[in-house]
Amino acid sequence: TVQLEMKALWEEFNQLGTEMISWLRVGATDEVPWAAVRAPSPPHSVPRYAFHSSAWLVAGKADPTTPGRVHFHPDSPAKGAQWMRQIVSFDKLKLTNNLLDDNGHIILSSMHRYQPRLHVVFVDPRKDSERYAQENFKSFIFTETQFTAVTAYQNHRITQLKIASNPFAKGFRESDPDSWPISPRPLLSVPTWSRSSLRPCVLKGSTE
Amino acid sequence: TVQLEMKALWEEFNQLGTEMISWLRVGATDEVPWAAVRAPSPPHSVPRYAFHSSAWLVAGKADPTTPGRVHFHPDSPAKGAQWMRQIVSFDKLKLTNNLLDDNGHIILSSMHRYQPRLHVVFVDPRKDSERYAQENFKSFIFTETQFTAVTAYQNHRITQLKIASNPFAKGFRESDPDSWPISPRPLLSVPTWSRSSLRPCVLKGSTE
DNA sequence: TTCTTGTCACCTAGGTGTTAATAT
DNA sequence: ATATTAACACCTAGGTGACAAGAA
Repeated sequence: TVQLEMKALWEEFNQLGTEMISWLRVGATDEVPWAAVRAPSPPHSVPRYAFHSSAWLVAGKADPTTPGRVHFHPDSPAKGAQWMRQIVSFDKLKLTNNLLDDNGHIILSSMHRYQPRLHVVFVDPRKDSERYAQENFKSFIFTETQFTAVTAYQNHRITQLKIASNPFAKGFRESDPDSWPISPRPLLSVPTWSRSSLRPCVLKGSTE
Repeated sequence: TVQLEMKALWEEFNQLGTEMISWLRVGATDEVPWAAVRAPSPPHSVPRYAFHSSAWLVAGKADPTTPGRVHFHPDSPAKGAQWMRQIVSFDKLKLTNNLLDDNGHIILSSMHRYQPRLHVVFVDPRKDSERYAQENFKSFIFTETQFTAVTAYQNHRITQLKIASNPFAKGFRESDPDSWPISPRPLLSVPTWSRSSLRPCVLKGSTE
């Protein structure tokens, strides 16, 4: 079945002799084939870090870890051809340091170091799929994506690189609008962080 | 396989001791199950309209029609459960009166009347699926969504209703910001046109 | 002292009708 | 005359770091 959203407003326009495009809720049932998931580091205990004299050092050990949440890409489940059609952006993934977070954000501890991981999971149609759970996914790790979670930048050079490379921080650039101090120009002609809701090194608390 | 987007920038950040979230292109192959499609009126010849003394009248007949394009919802193909998860918005659908349009927009003729149609198409896995093409879709029509394509509003009351009901036109409202002249308040607490790229009665030419 | 939170001005990105200029 | 285009101010929506105030 299909329902028309904002039916009353549609009719109000229609009475005057016009119209536009609608929101619909369409229905059917079926199985799921593929899912893309992104997770933070495994829920092991991890050391605490501190920034001193321009360097990050281990400042403690084995702090209790935060809840091990994962982020499901909003397009999942979808089949392989769908994922291939365009770049898969995780710009809806958000971080928080609020242990009681209620928005499904990934919970991290400030001043701790993390390694993002990507899992591509095969949604097994078999009834006893749990038995094969070990072979039904493939993981990817890019070590250059490691990061330390903070509530405010510790390293001023990170701040400067962020300002230089993120279009949303253009208001803090000092030089000519057509030249950047650090990153070469071509990097910014591609959408970089413009679609990211994350502040790379900065945790945001819940708004509640 | 998986590739990391913006690898150079990642490494530049990483050298300073930090990181963030990435864009990825993930690969796999599979079949397609369901698709949602939206189309304008059928490519028959249609009459021309004119607005005179507050009414639309037929002002000609059987103009040659425009190319009969259809708009595939960007989430398609997807299975039923996926479509059910949230309202299916066609806010990426755009109209144009440019017969040479190269952006895949729906081509319409100004001063002509149209009936939007929604088709839910079953992607048949059988090899001889063309034989069953007649039974592999279901169409939906909401007559209250009919509209006349124009390049500028003809009916001033349409303009006023648009201003009153579309949050993006809030700058043209005259009364208190907390009261609207025509539509009752509750209508606007829901996202209405805020996600639509269409000017309900106005065609946009290509930017080329 | 060190870390965290909330507010702010400044951006990107793009959806509105208005208006003046142009085309038909 | 009428229809179309392009530039504009004004919005929504939300991603930035700066900064001041607060918390641990």
